[in-house]
Amino acid sequence: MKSCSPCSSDSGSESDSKGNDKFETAARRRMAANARERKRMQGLNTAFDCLRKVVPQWGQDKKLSKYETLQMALSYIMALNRILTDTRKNNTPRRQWLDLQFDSLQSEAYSLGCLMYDSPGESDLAQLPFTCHFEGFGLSS
DNA sequence: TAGGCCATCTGGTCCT
DNA sequence: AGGACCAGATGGCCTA
Repeated sequence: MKSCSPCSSDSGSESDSKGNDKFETAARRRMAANARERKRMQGLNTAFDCLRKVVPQWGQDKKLSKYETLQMALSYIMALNRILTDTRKNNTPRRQWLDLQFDSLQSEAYSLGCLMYDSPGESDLAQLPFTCHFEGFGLSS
């Protein structure tokens, strides 16, 4: 925890009380802003925790970083979306076909988890097993 | 010890 | 004016 709270040093030789008031209200405002920012970031972090819970994390004892969480969420959504669109096209009985896809999704997610920790540095979107085909999601129609 | 990740502080900008 | 959001700076903790 870092705190370099605005310290009131030279308490006036000429006791300029108006200047003092200004300084104090500014300091108070700063501290309030800091508290709000802290709270905001805590909210953001709990949101990240929620996201971590719903995103695949197989094969990992270590929790995903924020960046990794976002990457994983993105590829996960892409993969689910792909399943959805493929289901529409497919003729096989829906239930059976979904089971099949779910299995493959699980193994994809597992290998993604391995890949993210095996490859140093480069966690590029292009390298994710859940490939991103933006054009294939029919978002426009 | 270097590098990655994180929490916090801070000043700036935009919005209400 | 005050709050929300953001990005940069800084320092602590942890791991390879």
